[in-house]
Amino acid sequence: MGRKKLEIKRIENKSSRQVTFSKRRNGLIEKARQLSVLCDASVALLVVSSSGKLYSFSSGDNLVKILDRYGKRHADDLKALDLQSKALNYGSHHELLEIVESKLVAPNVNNVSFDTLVQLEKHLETALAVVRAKKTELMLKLLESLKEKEKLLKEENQVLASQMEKKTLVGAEADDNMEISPGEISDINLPVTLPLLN
Amino acid sequence: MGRKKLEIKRIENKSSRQVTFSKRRNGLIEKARQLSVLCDASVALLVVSSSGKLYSFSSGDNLVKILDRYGKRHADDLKALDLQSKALNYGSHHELLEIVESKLVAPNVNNVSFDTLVQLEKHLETALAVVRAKKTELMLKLLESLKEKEKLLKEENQVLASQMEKKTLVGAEADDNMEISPGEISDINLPVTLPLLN
DNA sequence: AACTATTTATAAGA
DNA sequence: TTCTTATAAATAGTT
Repeated sequence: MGRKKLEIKRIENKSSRQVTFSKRRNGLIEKARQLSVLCDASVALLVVSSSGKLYSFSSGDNLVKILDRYGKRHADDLKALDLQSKALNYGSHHELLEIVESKLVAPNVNNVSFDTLVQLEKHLETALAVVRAKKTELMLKLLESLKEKEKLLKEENQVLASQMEKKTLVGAEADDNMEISPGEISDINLPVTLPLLN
Repeated sequence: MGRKKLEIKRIENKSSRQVTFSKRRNGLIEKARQLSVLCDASVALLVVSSSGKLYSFSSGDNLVKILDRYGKRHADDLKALDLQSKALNYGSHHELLEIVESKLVAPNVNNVSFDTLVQLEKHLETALAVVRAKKTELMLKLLESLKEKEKLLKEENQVLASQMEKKTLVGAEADDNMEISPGEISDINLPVTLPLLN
């Protein structure tokens, strides 16, 4: 929406990048405000410029209240965030699993409204779907890498076979370079049993 | 920017509010994406619909990092939030699911081992089973309380009927004690449509 | 900051 | 939800 169509990729010119940032940031915040008003939604928007300056918008008074009002969803995110940033790159999924387990096994399943349960069920189903999709994706990648490995091994075999042939013709001399260490043959870390795809 | 100029105030019609929400939410997320790409900025956007559904966008470095930066500048807010969430002791399940969802839907689903996914899937299935059992339990309780209510109402009707009979025999005198306030008849808070058991 | 030629978003309708 | 289209709004390049 300007004199020319602009490709969506990093603007190289520093000063026009700055100008565009300023314009679009304002536009974005205004749009966020409108959405929250028109549709009675909670919106939180955080923008950090490349120079590190922070701009934010949130419907209601502040981010905290939004997160608070709608079921604490992100209080948890923030808590998790705290953990994560403390133990950077520490398997967040492991962490997640522990949380899941502790919450579910806890004798705390009372005082939950029916609607909450219905919603929870929906969420779990979504989560399951995502997990299964990811699993399938990984399986496919694994299969591909196995095919690739197979191809390489076949080629290696060909080379070996021809070397063997040469050897046989020339005679039985020792040649250390012909040895193949076991680890080279297959180093893909396969699960012991391949779980089924869903 | 449509057929008519729209005033920025809550859209009263529920269905057009829903449609507008859907359109504008998409637009907003796209704008957020563009800003982050064009200007090399970090952007985090959270939208919660009035029905409680969560939508979010975050640029490259995940939400966690952005919030982390935000957190450093708003340490007080975060502290307050933390206190609040500790004080209130939320429904653990809703909380839990939001965590699962945020972790899984986040653009962070890579670097997850296959085994982790398998485990996660198992956990989620267990969680679903627990939730569904709880749902069924609540349904049964609801049915019981409805039966109980029905019984009480029938008894009340009997009393009323006999009172009416007496009145009719004695004559048509005013008697305020005979009135029944609407709220007394049924105060069970039923969902509009009863979700099916699983 | 303003100005506008254009592009983009979207309200209404189907 | 999705598509179409008329119109409102945002904004790229310019001053």
